[in-house]
Amino acid sequence: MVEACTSTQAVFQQMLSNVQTGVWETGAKIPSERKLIEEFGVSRIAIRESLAMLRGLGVLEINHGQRTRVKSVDAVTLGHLLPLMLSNGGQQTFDQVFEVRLAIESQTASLAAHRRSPEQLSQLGTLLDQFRLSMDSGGDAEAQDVDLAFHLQIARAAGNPLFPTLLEALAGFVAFAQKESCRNDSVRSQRAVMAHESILEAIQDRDADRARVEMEAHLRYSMTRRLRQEDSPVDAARIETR
Amino acid sequence: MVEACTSTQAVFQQMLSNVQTGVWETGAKIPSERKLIEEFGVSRIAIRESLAMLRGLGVLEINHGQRTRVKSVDAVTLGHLLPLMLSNGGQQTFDQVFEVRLAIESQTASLAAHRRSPEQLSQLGTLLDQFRLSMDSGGDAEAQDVDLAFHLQIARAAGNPLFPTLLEALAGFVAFAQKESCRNDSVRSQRAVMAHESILEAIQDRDADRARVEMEAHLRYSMTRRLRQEDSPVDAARIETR
DNA sequence: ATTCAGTTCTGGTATGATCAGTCGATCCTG
DNA sequence: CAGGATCGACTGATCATACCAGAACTGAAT
Repeated sequence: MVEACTSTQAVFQQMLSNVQTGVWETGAKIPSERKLIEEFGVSRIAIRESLAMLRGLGVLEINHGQRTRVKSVDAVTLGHLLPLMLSNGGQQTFDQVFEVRLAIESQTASLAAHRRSPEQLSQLGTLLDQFRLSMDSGGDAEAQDVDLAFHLQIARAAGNPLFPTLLEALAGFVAFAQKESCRNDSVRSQRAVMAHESILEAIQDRDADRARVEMEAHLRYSMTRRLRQEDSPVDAARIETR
Repeated sequence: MVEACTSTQAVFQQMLSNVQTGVWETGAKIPSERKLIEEFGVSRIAIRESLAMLRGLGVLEINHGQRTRVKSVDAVTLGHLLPLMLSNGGQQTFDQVFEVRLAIESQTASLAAHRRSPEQLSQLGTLLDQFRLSMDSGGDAEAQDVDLAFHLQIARAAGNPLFPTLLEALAGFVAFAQKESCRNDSVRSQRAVMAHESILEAIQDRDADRARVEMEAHLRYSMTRRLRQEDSPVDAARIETR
Protein backbone atom coordinates (compact mmCIF):
# COMPACT_ATOMS: atom_id res chain seq x y z
CA MET A 1 0.00 0.00 0.00
CA VAL A 2 1.27 3.39 -0.98
CA GLU A 3 1.77 5.80 1.86
CA ALA A 4 -0.70 8.62 1.72
CA CYS A 5 1.26 11.80 2.04
CA THR A 6 -1.70 13.84 3.19
CA SER A 7 -3.44 13.17 6.43
CA THR A 8 -6.85 13.35 4.81
CA GLN A 9 -5.84 10.59 2.42
CA ALA A 10 -4.51 8.51 5.25
CA VAL A 11 -7.67 8.90 7.27
CA PHE A 12 -9.74 8.15 4.20
CA GLN A 13 -7.84 4.96 3.50
CA GLN A 14 -8.15 3.88 7.10
CA MET A 15 -11.86 4.58 7.15
CA LEU A 16 -12.39 2.76 3.88
CA SER A 17 -10.46 -0.13 5.30
CA ASN A 18 -12.65 -0.04 8.38
CA VAL A 19 -15.69 -0.41 6.19
CA GLN A 20 -14.25 -3.10 3.99
CA THR A 21 -12.93 -5.24 6.80
CA GLY A 22 -16.11 -4.92 8.73
CA VAL A 23 -14.69 -2.95 11.64
CA TRP A 24 -17.43 -0.51 10.79
CA GLU A 25 -20.34 -2.79 10.09
CA THR A 26 -22.85 -1.94 7.46
CA GLY A 27 -25.80 -0.15 8.94
CA ALA A 28 -24.00 0.57 12.18
CA LYS A 29 -23.21 4.03 13.47
CA ILE A 30 -19.65 5.21 13.40
CA PRO A 31 -18.14 7.40 16.12
CA SER A 32 -18.96 11.07 16.10
CA GLU A 33 -16.61 13.51 14.49
CA ARG A 34 -15.31 14.65 17.86
CA LYS A 35 -14.46 11.07 18.77
CA LEU A 36 -12.83 10.47 15.42
CA ILE A 37 -10.63 13.51 15.98
CA GLU A 38 -9.18 11.85 19.07
CA GLU A 39 -9.09 8.43 17.44
CA PHE A 40 -7.16 9.54 14.38
CA GLY A 41 -5.31 12.38 16.01
CA VAL A 42 -6.07 14.87 13.28
CA SER A 43 -8.15 17.99 13.02
CA ARG A 44 -11.81 18.03 12.30
CA ILE A 45 -11.15 19.24 8.78
CA ALA A 46 -9.30 16.10 7.84
CA ILE A 47 -11.99 13.97 9.42
CA ARG A 48 -14.80 15.79 7.69
CA GLU A 49 -13.13 15.75 4.30
CA SER A 50 -12.54 12.04 4.57
CA LEU A 51 -16.16 11.57 5.55
CA ALA A 52 -17.18 13.73 2.61
CA MET A 53 -15.18 11.56 0.25
CA LEU A 54 -16.81 8.45 1.61
CA ARG A 55 -20.15 10.11 1.28
CA GLY A 56 -19.33 10.89 -2.32
CA LEU A 57 -18.56 7.24 -2.81
CA GLY A 58 -21.93 6.40 -1.32
CA VAL A 59 -20.41 4.49 1.56
CA LEU A 60 -21.66 6.73 4.35
CA GLU A 61 -25.00 8.21 5.12
CA ILE A 62 -24.55 11.51 6.88
CA ASN A 63 -27.48 13.36 8.35
CA HIS A 64 -27.56 16.49 10.41
CA GLY A 65 -28.10 15.74 14.06
CA GLN A 66 -27.91 11.99 13.64
CA ARG A 67 -24.90 9.79 13.95
CA THR A 68 -23.26 8.93 10.67
CA ARG A 69 -24.04 5.42 9.49
CA VAL A 70 -22.37 3.00 7.12
CA LYS A 71 -24.56 2.51 4.11
CA SER A 72 -24.48 -0.49 1.86
CA VAL A 73 -23.50 0.83 -1.53
CA ASP A 74 -26.53 0.48 -3.71
CA ALA A 75 -27.64 1.02 -7.23
CA VAL A 76 -28.07 4.73 -6.71
CA THR A 77 -24.37 5.34 -6.36
CA LEU A 78 -23.60 3.22 -9.33
CA GLY A 79 -26.35 5.09 -11.10
CA HIS A 80 -24.50 8.32 -10.36
CA LEU A 81 -21.21 6.90 -11.45
CA LEU A 82 -22.14 5.15 -14.65
CA PRO A 83 -23.36 8.27 -16.42
CA LEU A 84 -20.16 10.03 -15.47
CA MET A 85 -18.14 7.10 -16.66
CA LEU A 86 -20.02 6.63 -19.85
CA SER A 87 -20.18 10.26 -20.76
CA ASN A 88 -16.55 11.05 -20.20
CA GLY A 89 -15.79 10.61 -23.84
CA GLY A 90 -18.91 12.51 -24.69
CA GLN A 91 -19.31 10.39 -27.79
CA GLN A 92 -21.47 7.65 -26.40
CA THR A 93 -24.56 6.96 -28.38
CA PHE A 94 -27.74 5.25 -27.47
CA ASP A 95 -26.74 2.40 -29.69
CA GLN A 96 -23.76 1.78 -27.52
CA VAL A 97 -25.74 1.82 -24.33
CA PHE A 98 -28.33 -0.32 -25.98
CA GLU A 99 -25.76 -2.89 -26.92
CA VAL A 100 -24.71 -3.14 -23.34
CA ARG A 101 -28.29 -3.47 -22.30
CA LEU A 102 -28.73 -6.17 -24.88
CA ALA A 103 -25.80 -8.04 -23.43
CA ILE A 104 -27.14 -7.74 -19.92
CA GLU A 105 -30.71 -8.62 -20.67
CA SER A 106 -29.91 -11.59 -22.84
CA GLN A 107 -28.24 -13.01 -19.81
CA THR A 108 -30.95 -12.03 -17.35
CA ALA A 109 -33.63 -13.60 -19.49
CA SER A 110 -31.68 -16.78 -19.72
CA LEU A 111 -30.90 -16.89 -16.01
CA ALA A 112 -34.39 -15.91 -15.02
CA ALA A 113 -35.72 -18.89 -16.91
CA HIS A 114 -33.61 -21.07 -14.70
CA ARG A 115 -33.95 -19.39 -11.39
CA ARG A 116 -37.27 -17.58 -11.23
CA SER A 117 -39.42 -18.39 -8.24
CA PRO A 118 -43.18 -18.86 -8.60
CA GLU A 119 -43.70 -15.50 -6.91
CA GLN A 120 -41.41 -13.74 -9.34
CA LEU A 121 -43.20 -15.44 -12.19
CA SER A 122 -46.62 -14.30 -11.05
CA GLN A 123 -45.26 -10.81 -10.54
CA LEU A 124 -44.07 -10.82 -14.12
CA GLY A 125 -47.58 -11.83 -15.16
CA THR A 126 -49.03 -8.95 -13.20
CA LEU A 127 -46.62 -6.52 -14.80
CA LEU A 128 -47.50 -7.84 -18.23
CA ASP A 129 -51.18 -7.23 -17.54
CA GLN A 130 -50.39 -3.73 -16.40
CA PHE A 131 -48.37 -3.23 -19.54
CA ARG A 132 -51.32 -4.21 -21.70
CA LEU A 133 -53.60 -1.85 -19.81
CA SER A 134 -51.17 1.03 -20.07
CA MET A 135 -50.86 0.46 -23.78
CA ASP A 136 -54.61 0.49 -24.24
CA SER A 137 -55.15 3.58 -22.16
CA GLY A 138 -52.48 5.29 -24.17
CA GLY A 139 -50.45 6.40 -21.19
CA ASP A 140 -47.04 6.51 -22.78
CA ALA A 141 -45.09 7.45 -19.71
CA GLU A 142 -46.86 4.87 -17.60
CA ALA A 143 -46.40 2.19 -20.23
CA GLN A 144 -42.73 2.96 -20.30
CA ASP A 145 -42.47 2.68 -16.54
CA VAL A 146 -44.25 -0.64 -16.56
CA ASP A 147 -42.06 -1.81 -19.40
CA LEU A 148 -38.97 -0.99 -17.41
CA ALA A 149 -40.47 -2.62 -14.32
CA PHE A 150 -41.03 -5.77 -16.34
CA HIS A 151 -37.45 -5.87 -17.51
CA LEU A 152 -36.20 -5.11 -14.01
CA GLN A 153 -38.29 -7.90 -12.58
CA ILE A 154 -36.68 -10.29 -15.01
CA ALA A 155 -33.30 -9.00 -13.91
CA ARG A 156 -34.28 -9.62 -10.31
CA ALA A 157 -35.52 -13.09 -11.15
CA ALA A 158 -32.06 -13.77 -12.53
CA GLY A 159 -31.00 -14.02 -8.93
CA ASN A 160 -28.03 -11.70 -9.23
CA PRO A 161 -28.45 -8.27 -7.66
CA LEU A 162 -25.89 -6.79 -10.00
CA PHE A 163 -28.19 -7.18 -12.96
CA PRO A 164 -31.08 -5.04 -11.74
CA THR A 165 -28.53 -2.53 -10.53
CA LEU A 166 -26.80 -2.25 -13.87
CA LEU A 167 -30.01 -2.32 -15.79
CA GLU A 168 -31.46 0.45 -13.71
CA ALA A 169 -28.41 2.56 -14.36
CA LEU A 170 -28.51 1.87 -18.06
CA ALA A 171 -32.25 2.38 -18.29
CA GLY A 172 -31.87 6.00 -17.37
CA PHE A 173 -30.12 6.48 -20.66
CA VAL A 174 -32.43 4.66 -22.95
CA ALA A 175 -35.57 5.84 -21.25
CA PHE A 176 -36.35 8.79 -23.39
CA ALA A 177 -35.40 7.01 -26.55
CA GLN A 178 -37.93 4.35 -25.69
CA LYS A 179 -40.51 6.96 -25.00
CA GLU A 180 -39.92 8.47 -28.38
CA SER A 181 -40.31 5.25 -30.22
CA CYS A 182 -43.26 4.21 -28.15
CA ARG A 183 -45.35 7.25 -28.82
CA ASN A 184 -48.45 6.83 -30.90
CA ASP A 185 -47.23 3.68 -32.49
CA SER A 186 -49.81 1.01 -32.08
CA VAL A 187 -47.89 -1.45 -34.22
CA ARG A 188 -44.85 -1.24 -32.06
CA SER A 189 -46.93 -1.29 -28.92
CA GLN A 190 -48.65 -4.42 -30.04
CA ARG A 191 -45.39 -6.00 -30.88
CA ALA A 192 -43.88 -5.02 -27.55
CA VAL A 193 -46.72 -6.70 -25.73
CA MET A 194 -46.32 -9.81 -27.81
CA ALA A 195 -42.60 -9.83 -27.20
CA HIS A 196 -43.14 -9.58 -23.48
CA GLU A 197 -45.61 -12.41 -23.67
CA SER A 198 -43.13 -14.59 -25.50
CA ILE A 199 -40.38 -13.81 -23.02
CA LEU A 200 -42.60 -14.50 -20.08
CA GLU A 201 -43.72 -17.75 -21.64
CA ALA A 202 -40.16 -18.88 -22.14
CA ILE A 203 -39.28 -17.98 -18.57
CA GLN A 204 -42.35 -19.81 -17.38
CA ASP A 205 -41.33 -22.90 -19.33
CA ARG A 206 -37.80 -22.58 -17.95
CA ASP A 207 -36.58 -22.45 -21.51
CA ALA A 208 -33.42 -20.43 -21.07
CA ASP A 209 -32.32 -20.37 -24.66
CA ARG A 210 -35.69 -19.29 -25.94
CA ALA A 211 -35.92 -16.61 -23.27
CA ARG A 212 -32.58 -15.25 -24.35
CA VAL A 213 -33.45 -15.30 -28.02
CA GLU A 214 -36.81 -13.68 -27.46
CA MET A 215 -35.30 -10.98 -25.32
CA GLU A 216 -32.61 -10.36 -27.90
CA ALA A 217 -35.17 -10.13 -30.65
CA HIS A 218 -37.32 -7.82 -28.57
CA LEU A 219 -34.52 -5.42 -27.79
CA ARG A 220 -33.01 -5.55 -31.23
CA TYR A 221 -36.37 -4.69 -32.72
CA SER A 222 -36.75 -1.74 -30.39
CA MET A 223 -33.31 -0.60 -31.33
CA THR A 224 -33.65 -0.83 -35.08
CA ARG A 225 -37.12 0.58 -34.89
CA ARG A 226 -35.80 3.58 -33.10
CA LEU A 227 -32.95 3.95 -35.52
CA ARG A 228 -35.23 4.03 -38.49
CA GLN A 229 -36.97 7.01 -36.98
CA GLU A 230 -33.81 8.95 -36.58
CA ASP A 231 -32.50 10.91 -39.49
CA SER A 232 -29.24 12.09 -38.02
CA PRO A 233 -27.94 8.98 -36.31
CA VAL A 234 -24.97 10.54 -34.61
CA ASP A 235 -26.23 13.78 -33.15
CA ALA A 236 -29.66 12.53 -32.26
CA ALA A 237 -28.17 9.62 -30.46
CA ARG A 238 -25.87 11.66 -28.34
CA ILE A 239 -26.42 11.13 -24.68
CA GLU A 240 -27.86 13.87 -22.56
CA THR A 241 -26.57 13.17 -19.08
CA ARG A 242 -29.25 14.42 -16.82
CA MET B 1 -34.20 17.98 -8.63
CA VAL B 2 -34.57 17.83 -4.89
CA GLU B 3 -33.64 20.95 -3.00
CA ALA B 4 -30.43 20.50 -1.10
CA CYS B 5 -30.99 21.79 2.38
CA THR B 6 -27.30 22.15 3.16
CA SER B 7 -25.06 24.50 1.28
CA THR B 8 -22.45 21.81 0.80
CA GLN B 9 -25.01 19.64 -0.96
CA ALA B 10 -26.09 22.54 -3.12
CA VAL B 11 -22.53 23.31 -4.13
CA PHE B 12 -21.89 19.65 -4.76
CA GLN B 13 -24.90 19.35 -7.03
CA GLN B 14 -23.93 22.47 -8.90
CA MET B 15 -20.38 21.27 -9.37
CA LEU B 16 -21.55 17.85 -10.51
CA SER B 17 -23.83 19.58 -12.94
CA ASN B 18 -20.93 21.66 -14.16
CA VAL B 19 -19.04 18.50 -14.94
CA GLN B 20 -21.93 16.72 -16.55
CA THR B 21 -23.00 19.59 -18.73
CA GLY B 22 -19.48 20.27 -19.80
CA VAL B 23 -19.15 23.67 -18.17
CA TRP B 24 -16.14 22.14 -16.54
CA GLU B 25 -14.57 20.23 -19.36
CA THR B 26 -12.87 16.94 -18.75
CA GLY B 27 -9.16 17.44 -18.27
CA ALA B 28 -9.50 21.17 -17.77
CA LYS B 29 -8.57 22.99 -14.60
CA ILE B 30 -11.32 24.35 -12.43
CA PRO B 31 -11.04 27.63 -10.54
CA SER B 32 -9.05 27.68 -7.34
CA GLU B 33 -10.76 27.30 -4.01
CA ARG B 34 -10.49 31.00 -3.32
CA LYS B 35 -12.20 31.77 -6.61
CA LEU B 36 -14.90 29.21 -5.97
CA ILE B 37 -15.63 30.82 -2.62
CA GLU B 38 -16.54 34.02 -4.41
CA GLU B 39 -18.30 32.22 -7.24
CA PHE B 40 -20.57 30.18 -5.02
CA GLY B 41 -20.76 32.66 -2.19
CA VAL B 42 -20.12 30.11 0.52
CA SER B 43 -17.31 29.44 2.91
CA ARG B 44 -14.24 27.48 2.09
CA ILE B 45 -15.47 24.54 4.11
CA ALA B 46 -18.46 24.00 1.87
CA ILE B 47 -16.27 24.29 -1.19
CA ARG B 48 -13.67 21.89 0.08
CA GLU B 49 -16.20 19.32 1.24
CA SER B 50 -17.90 19.39 -2.11
CA LEU B 51 -14.58 18.97 -3.81
CA ALA B 52 -13.80 16.10 -1.47
CA MET B 53 -17.06 14.39 -2.37
CA LEU B 54 -16.32 14.76 -6.04
CA ARG B 55 -12.86 13.42 -5.43
CA GLY B 56 -14.40 10.44 -3.69
CA LEU B 57 -16.55 9.91 -6.73
CA GLY B 58 -13.44 9.99 -8.86
CA VAL B 59 -14.55 13.03 -10.78
CA LEU B 60 -11.82 15.37 -9.67
CA GLU B 61 -8.08 15.04 -9.44
CA ILE B 62 -6.78 17.16 -6.62
CA ASN B 63 -3.08 17.65 -6.06
CA HIS B 64 -1.30 19.87 -3.63
CA GLY B 65 0.08 22.94 -5.28
CA GLN B 66 -1.54 22.26 -8.62
CA ARG B 67 -4.89 23.42 -9.85
CA THR B 68 -7.65 20.90 -9.46
CA ARG B 69 -8.57 19.15 -12.68
CA VAL B 70 -11.62 17.33 -13.92
CA LYS B 71 -10.81 13.68 -14.36
CA SER B 72 -12.67 11.33 -16.60
CA VAL B 73 -14.22 8.72 -14.38
CA ASP B 74 -12.47 5.53 -15.20
CA ALA B 75 -12.84 1.89 -14.43
CA VAL B 76 -10.68 2.23 -11.35
CA THR B 77 -13.34 4.09 -9.44
CA LEU B 78 -15.92 1.54 -10.34
CA GLY B 79 -13.40 -1.07 -9.38
CA HIS B 80 -13.32 0.49 -5.93
CA LEU B 81 -17.05 0.57 -5.75
CA LEU B 82 -17.91 -2.95 -6.77
CA PRO B 83 -16.16 -4.58 -3.84
CA LEU B 84 -17.97 -2.26 -1.48
CA MET B 85 -21.25 -3.07 -3.09
CA LEU B 86 -20.72 -6.74 -2.84
CA SER B 87 -18.71 -7.03 0.33
CA ASN B 88 -21.77 -8.29 2.12
CA GLY B 89 -22.55 -10.83 -0.52
CA GLY B 90 -20.11 -13.44 0.67
CA GLN B 91 -19.55 -16.36 -1.59
CA GLN B 92 -21.90 -15.37 -4.33
CA THR B 93 -19.91 -12.25 -4.98
CA PHE B 94 -17.57 -13.63 -7.56
CA ASP B 95 -20.23 -15.63 -9.28
CA GLN B 96 -22.30 -12.53 -9.61
CA VAL B 97 -19.53 -10.49 -11.13
CA PHE B 98 -18.60 -13.39 -13.30
CA GLU B 99 -22.12 -13.68 -14.62
CA VAL B 100 -22.07 -10.05 -15.59
CA ARG B 101 -18.73 -10.53 -17.21
CA LEU B 102 -20.13 -13.50 -19.05
CA ALA B 103 -23.00 -11.40 -20.31
CA ILE B 104 -20.67 -8.65 -21.45
CA GLU B 105 -18.09 -10.85 -23.08
CA SER B 106 -20.57 -13.02 -24.91
CA GLN B 107 -21.69 -9.87 -26.58
CA THR B 108 -18.22 -8.48 -27.22
CA ALA B 109 -17.09 -11.74 -28.80
CA SER B 110 -20.10 -11.72 -31.05
CA LEU B 111 -19.74 -8.08 -32.00
CA ALA B 112 -16.00 -8.34 -32.45
CA ALA B 113 -16.53 -11.08 -34.99
CA HIS B 114 -18.56 -8.62 -37.01
CA ARG B 115 -16.63 -5.48 -36.56
CA ARG B 116 -12.99 -6.29 -35.93
CA SER B 117 -10.55 -4.51 -38.19
CA PRO B 118 -7.55 -6.33 -39.64
CA GLU B 119 -5.32 -4.42 -37.25
CA GLN B 120 -7.35 -5.49 -34.25
CA LEU B 121 -7.28 -9.03 -35.49
CA SER B 122 -3.53 -9.10 -35.81
CA GLN B 123 -3.21 -7.55 -32.38
CA LEU B 124 -5.31 -10.36 -30.99
CA GLY B 125 -2.94 -12.80 -32.66
CA THR B 126 0.01 -11.09 -31.04
CA LEU B 127 -1.62 -11.23 -27.63
CA LEU B 128 -2.39 -14.89 -28.11
CA ASP B 129 1.28 -15.57 -28.86
CA GLN B 130 2.27 -13.65 -25.77
CA PHE B 131 -0.24 -15.66 -23.80
CA ARG B 132 1.34 -18.91 -24.96
CA LEU B 133 4.79 -17.66 -24.05
CA SER B 134 3.70 -16.52 -20.62
CA MET B 135 2.12 -19.86 -19.96
CA ASP B 136 5.26 -21.69 -20.95
CA SER B 137 7.57 -19.52 -18.92
CA GLY B 138 5.31 -20.00 -15.95
CA GLY B 139 4.83 -16.32 -15.24
CA ASP B 140 1.43 -16.49 -13.64
CA ALA B 141 0.98 -12.82 -13.07
CA GLU B 142 2.15 -11.98 -16.56
CA ALA B 143 -0.07 -14.65 -18.08
CA GLN B 144 -3.01 -13.19 -16.28
CA ASP B 145 -2.24 -9.71 -17.53
CA VAL B 146 -1.96 -10.94 -21.08
CA ASP B 147 -5.16 -12.90 -20.66
CA LEU B 148 -6.95 -9.78 -19.56
CA ALA B 149 -5.38 -7.81 -22.38
CA PHE B 150 -6.70 -10.38 -24.83
CA HIS B 151 -10.20 -10.09 -23.50
CA LEU B 152 -9.98 -6.31 -23.46
CA GLN B 153 -8.78 -6.27 -27.03
CA ILE B 154 -11.82 -8.27 -28.02
CA ALA B 155 -13.97 -5.76 -26.17
CA ARG B 156 -12.27 -2.99 -28.08
CA ALA B 157 -12.77 -4.79 -31.34
CA ALA B 158 -16.47 -4.84 -30.55
CA GLY B 159 -16.42 -1.22 -31.56
CA ASN B 160 -18.22 0.03 -28.49
CA PRO B 161 -16.07 1.86 -25.96
CA LEU B 162 -18.45 1.01 -23.16
CA PHE B 163 -17.47 -2.62 -23.29
CA PRO B 164 -13.77 -2.28 -22.54
CA THR B 165 -14.61 0.23 -19.85
CA LEU B 166 -17.04 -2.07 -18.13
CA LEU B 167 -14.91 -5.12 -18.61
CA GLU B 168 -11.93 -3.42 -17.10
CA ALA B 169 -13.92 -2.63 -14.01
CA LEU B 170 -15.25 -6.14 -13.72
CA ALA B 171 -12.00 -7.85 -14.56
CA GLY B 172 -10.08 -6.07 -11.87
CA PHE B 173 -12.49 -7.55 -9.45
CA VAL B 174 -12.14 -11.14 -10.51
CA ALA B 175 -8.44 -10.82 -11.16
CA PHE B 176 -7.15 -12.49 -8.08
CA ALA B 177 -9.63 -15.33 -8.36
CA GLN B 178 -8.28 -16.00 -11.81
CA LYS B 179 -4.76 -15.91 -10.52
CA GLU B 180 -5.63 -18.48 -7.93
CA SER B 181 -7.13 -20.85 -10.41
CA CYS B 182 -4.32 -20.32 -12.87
CA ARG B 183 -1.54 -21.20 -10.59
CA ASN B 184 0.39 -24.34 -11.35
CA ASP B 185 -2.37 -25.81 -13.37
CA SER B 186 -1.03 -26.87 -16.73
CA VAL B 187 -4.29 -28.51 -17.72
CA ARG B 188 -6.21 -25.34 -17.23
CA SER B 189 -3.49 -23.28 -18.86
CA GLN B 190 -3.54 -25.48 -21.89
CA ARG B 191 -7.27 -25.29 -22.08
CA ALA B 192 -7.22 -21.52 -21.72
CA VAL B 193 -4.83 -21.23 -24.64
CA MET B 194 -7.02 -23.48 -26.72
CA ALA B 195 -10.09 -21.52 -25.80
CA HIS B 196 -8.40 -18.30 -26.82
CA GLU B 197 -7.40 -19.89 -30.08
CA SER B 198 -10.95 -20.97 -30.76
CA ILE B 199 -12.33 -17.54 -29.97
CA LEU B 200 -9.76 -15.83 -32.14
CA GLU B 201 -10.51 -18.23 -34.96
CA ALA B 202 -14.21 -17.52 -34.77
CA ILE B 203 -13.57 -13.79 -34.75
CA GLN B 204 -11.23 -14.19 -37.68
CA ASP B 205 -13.91 -16.08 -39.59
CA ARG B 206 -16.45 -13.44 -38.66
CA ASP B 207 -18.53 -16.19 -37.12
CA ALA B 208 -20.39 -14.22 -34.46
CA ASP B 209 -22.39 -17.07 -33.03
CA ARG B 210 -19.40 -19.32 -32.66
CA ALA B 211 -17.38 -16.54 -31.10
CA ARG B 212 -20.10 -16.03 -28.56
CA VAL B 213 -20.44 -19.70 -27.77
CA GLU B 214 -16.71 -20.20 -27.47
CA MET B 215 -16.37 -17.21 -25.20
CA GLU B 216 -19.21 -18.43 -23.06
CA ALA B 217 -17.70 -21.88 -22.80
CA HIS B 218 -14.32 -20.40 -21.96
CA LEU B 219 -15.62 -18.21 -19.17
CA ARG B 220 -18.00 -20.79 -17.83
CA TYR B 221 -15.17 -23.27 -17.61
CA SER B 222 -12.99 -20.82 -15.73
CA MET B 223 -15.82 -20.14 -13.35
CA THR B 224 -16.71 -23.72 -12.55
CA ARG B 225 -13.08 -24.63 -12.36
CA ARG B 226 -12.53 -21.98 -9.76
CA LEU B 227 -15.53 -23.03 -7.78
CA ARG B 228 -14.42 -26.62 -7.60
CA GLN B 229 -11.17 -25.56 -6.01
CA GLU B 230 -12.80 -23.75 -3.15
CA ASP B 231 -13.36 -25.74 -0.03
CA SER B 232 -14.49 -23.02 2.30
CA PRO B 233 -16.86 -21.16 0.05
CA VAL B 234 -17.41 -18.18 2.29
CA ASP B 235 -14.00 -17.27 3.56
CA ALA B 236 -12.11 -18.12 0.43
CA ALA B 237 -14.32 -15.94 -1.64
CA ARG B 238 -14.17 -12.97 0.63
CA ILE B 239 -12.95 -9.93 -1.10
CA GLU B 240 -9.49 -8.65 -0.53
CA THR B 241 -9.59 -5.10 -1.72
CA ARG B 242 -6.17 -3.83 -2.35
C1' DA C 1 -47.38 6.40 32.09
C1' DT C 2 -47.35 10.43 29.17
C1' DT C 3 -45.95 14.83 27.73
C1' DC C 4 -43.12 18.49 26.95
C1' DA C 5 -39.32 21.58 27.69
C1' DG C 6 -34.49 21.96 28.29
C1' DT C 7 -30.09 20.01 27.82
C1' DT C 8 -26.68 17.89 25.24
C1' DC C 9 -25.55 15.19 21.86
C1' DT C 10 -24.94 15.17 16.63
C1' DG C 11 -23.32 17.29 12.15
C1' DG C 12 -22.99 22.07 9.29
C1' DT C 13 -20.81 26.49 8.51
C1' DA C 14 -17.84 30.28 8.99
C1' DT C 15 -13.41 32.74 9.83
C1' DG C 16 -8.67 33.42 10.01
C1' DA C 17 -4.16 31.90 10.19
C1' DT C 18 -0.52 29.01 8.78
C1' DC C 19 1.94 25.20 6.45
C1' DA C 20 3.44 23.10 2.29
C1' DG C 21 3.82 21.93 -2.39
C1' DT C 22 4.14 23.88 -7.59
C1' DC C 23 4.88 26.95 -11.08
C1' DG C 24 6.74 30.77 -13.36
C1' DA C 25 9.23 34.89 -13.70
C1' DT C 26 13.28 36.97 -12.44
C1' DC C 27 17.99 37.30 -11.53
C1' DC C 28 22.57 35.77 -11.25
C1' DT C 29 26.39 33.28 -13.10
C1' DG C 30 29.31 31.21 -16.53
C1' DC D 1 23.39 35.08 -24.38
C1' DA D 2 22.20 30.48 -22.19
C1' DG D 3 21.37 27.87 -18.34
C1' DG D 4 20.55 27.27 -13.76
C1' DA D 5 19.45 28.93 -9.06
C1' DT D 6 16.24 31.80 -6.55
C1' DC D 7 12.36 33.97 -5.00
C1' DG D 8 7.64 35.21 -5.04
C1' DA D 9 2.86 34.30 -6.03
C1' DC D 10 0.00 31.13 -6.76
C1' DT D 11 -2.15 26.44 -5.48
C1' DG D 12 -4.14 23.09 -2.02
C1' DA D 13 -3.64 21.06 3.16
C1' DT D 14 -4.28 21.64 7.88
C1' DC D 15 -5.39 23.54 12.04
C1' DA D 16 -7.97 25.98 16.09
C1' DT D 17 -11.98 28.21 17.42
C1' DA D 18 -16.39 29.64 17.48
C1' DC D 19 -21.11 29.33 16.59
C1' DC D 20 -25.48 27.53 14.23
C1' DA D 21 -29.03 24.00 13.58
C1' DG D 22 -31.19 19.53 13.80
C1' DA D 23 -31.99 15.19 16.57
C1' DA D 24 -32.09 12.77 20.61
C1' DC D 25 -31.93 12.21 25.23
C1' DT D 26 -33.31 13.52 30.14
C1' DG D 27 -36.08 14.57 33.62
C1' DA D 28 -39.65 16.97 35.75
C1' DA D 29 -44.54 18.15 35.63
C1' DT D 30 -48.93 16.40 34.56
